[in-house]
Amino acid sequence: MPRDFFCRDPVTLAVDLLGKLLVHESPEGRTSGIVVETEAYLGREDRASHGYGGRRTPRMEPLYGPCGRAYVYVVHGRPLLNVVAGPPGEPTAVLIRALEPREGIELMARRRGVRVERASDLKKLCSGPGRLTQAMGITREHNGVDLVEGPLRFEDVGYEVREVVRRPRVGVDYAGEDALRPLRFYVAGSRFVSRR
DNA sequence: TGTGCGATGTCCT
DNA sequence: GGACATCGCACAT
Repeated sequence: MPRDFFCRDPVTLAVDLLGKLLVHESPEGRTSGIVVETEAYLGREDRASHGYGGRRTPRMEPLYGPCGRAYVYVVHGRPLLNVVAGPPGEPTAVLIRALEPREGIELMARRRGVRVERASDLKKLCSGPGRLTQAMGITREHNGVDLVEGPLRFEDVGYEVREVVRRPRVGVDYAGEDALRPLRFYVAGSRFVSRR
């Protein structure tokens, strides 16, 4: 996707990322999946956002950088993939929470350490923000990489999203009122959405 | 140099 | 539905 696609407010971007194909061409092989669940983080005004109140640390630099780059940070020992949104310079981002696996199922299963023997096992691969990074081979080394061009990128493959569901975000209870805001988005009816 | 804590996942009941 | 493993940060000493 072109730079302009990412340089929009995080809510719009979170919705429009649904249905796009996330591709990673790594030395181990190619993996990809359709984005089916996202969350918007609104930056300075959003208590759940790392950028709340303009907070800024060396690790967070990509969050303040150009839109369309990755902001990867580790929580509970697992890397999470965020896409830096607009407007440029604001610490806004979209968290990728779940994918519908498409290419490289075997490689994903190997990275995840699970066996895929029936269709229902596919949910174990990318249904969760920490799961999908592991399956796709995304590590904290990807913090700051450009997603417009390069081995890790989003592509429009014509996937039609019929209906989008809005819900409060997951795991941000500490954020008070902001925890109640419906900033989690997922494809209605997708069985690859993370539970909870 | 030390300490606390998650934008989680998994296993167990 | 609940316990806990986990580990890199951020911030306090």
